Amino acid sequence: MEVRVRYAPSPTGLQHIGGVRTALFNYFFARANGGKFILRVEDTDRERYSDESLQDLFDTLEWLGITWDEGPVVGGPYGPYIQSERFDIYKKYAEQLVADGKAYYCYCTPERLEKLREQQQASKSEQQGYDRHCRDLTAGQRAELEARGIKPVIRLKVPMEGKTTFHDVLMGDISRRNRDVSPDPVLLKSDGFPTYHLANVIDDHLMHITHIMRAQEWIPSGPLHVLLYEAFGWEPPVYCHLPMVMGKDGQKLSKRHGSTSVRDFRAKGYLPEALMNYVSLVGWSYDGQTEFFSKEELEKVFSLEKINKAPGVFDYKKLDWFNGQYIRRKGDAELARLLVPYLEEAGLVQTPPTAEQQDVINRMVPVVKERLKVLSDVVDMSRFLFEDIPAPSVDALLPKNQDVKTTLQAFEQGYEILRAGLEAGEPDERIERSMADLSEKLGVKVNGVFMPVRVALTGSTVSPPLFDSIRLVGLDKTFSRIERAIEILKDEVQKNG
RNA sequence: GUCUCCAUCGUCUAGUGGUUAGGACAACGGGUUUUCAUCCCGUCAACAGGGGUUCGACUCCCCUUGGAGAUGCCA
Repeated sequence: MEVRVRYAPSPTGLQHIGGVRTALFNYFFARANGGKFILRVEDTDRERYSDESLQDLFDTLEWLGITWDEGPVVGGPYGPYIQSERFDIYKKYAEQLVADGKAYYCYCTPERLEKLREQQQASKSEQQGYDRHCRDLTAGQRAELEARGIKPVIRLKVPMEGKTTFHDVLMGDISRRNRDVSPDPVLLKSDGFPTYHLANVIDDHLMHITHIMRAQEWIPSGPLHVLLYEAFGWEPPVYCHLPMVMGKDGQKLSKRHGSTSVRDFRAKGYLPEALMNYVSLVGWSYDGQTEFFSKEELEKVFSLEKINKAPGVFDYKKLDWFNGQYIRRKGDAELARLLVPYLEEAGLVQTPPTAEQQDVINRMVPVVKERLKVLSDVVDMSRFLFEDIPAPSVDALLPKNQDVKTTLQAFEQGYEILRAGLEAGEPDERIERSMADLSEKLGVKVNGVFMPVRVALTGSTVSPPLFDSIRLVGLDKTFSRIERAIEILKDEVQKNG
């Protein structure tokens, strides 16, 4: 039998790490088994729905390079794949359940339910949830409530006795006494919209889904869904509940842990291949040894057996490491292309860059490449190449444990050597060597000569290699920045006699 | 409260009765380097606790503890 799996997000927010991990696992499983990957939009919550979320779903999957065999846009034999376009189907099936005596109309108001919930929570009674108030209404009672214009919901008649068991590929058999299953959950809301449980079960059946891979937070709903399949007389699919993705504190990953939406990661300059690689490794492993997987490899190698049962903490640091690794594997030309938007957005270059700016970008790529964790790091790293830097302070120019006078002396003499060397076109190593010799002669650390130059040129003690930076900035600007800094030190010396 | 699930270094994990419990990230130390980073080398670091089963348990069973999730006319 052909494997058919689906990712069924609800467009009520930006796609986040947990959701994408579920999408990825489904997608890889389908590909690894020569099956179909289906995308279904579960937009049954009118309150929280947003167009932006739907667009974000498409953008995210496209960015990751995840394509679907059936679903919105591409269509397929069991469409439509957007639940809001299938409402008549859910209504029909829900009413059929009522006709079969498997479900019933409930006229309880939200206010009553609210009060009920409060009471139960306050009293900490064992039975939480709906009290099945309308389960056995007589025809007469129903007619009266109907006459009052109350729009009913349809609730499932969950058996009071017995237990329901379902099999999970990872977890094994999971069973629950029926009296512990959510008491008579709503299937069809009073506005005629289906709830998740109803729409999900009906669509999975109608779309011939063979395996349900979803997060473990759905385990408690498992028996309920099986009960629904039974009520319809359908065969449930194979279940595989994926371990959840947690934050550092062990709670479900959420915004307070940091970025969670793929859009955020993308904006900061994480590469899709890095994010995909890392995310695939939380809750799944290949051999505990191999860590780098391309999308194509994952499509071949992914298997259910290697999925972990325990929840996993999302490690931002390891993601950073992966991203750095992938950045370093990029060709210079491609990396340059990826970096440009960040420079444009920061206003360091024009949009698009001028020929001159593009030339600087191309030449700086090899230099910044091994220093980037995320693409947006390039902005602060290369600012001094595109903008004039503020005049450095005296303190900034002083190397550690080196006074102003000594520094000025080293700086001036170092500059002379540097300038002469550069203008004569001497190789960098030779100039470097001469400056190092100077430090020895003056009895200061090598740093004592180089650091003032670096700070004068880049405005920071941390920068790309000095000579690369000089070439990138250009000799004229380099000299004027250094001379300005020398003046600052001179003034300081004069002030203090 | 009730129900369900889970449990190997700080983190992600390998391990399916006999291993010096392996790898990666992080941390720390060292080397390369004029800074930072990269790269290389090394160090620290785990089977939650208690009972069984067994010649032998990280591996199987039970209990405890801890954690998580669910308990909605949200998904």
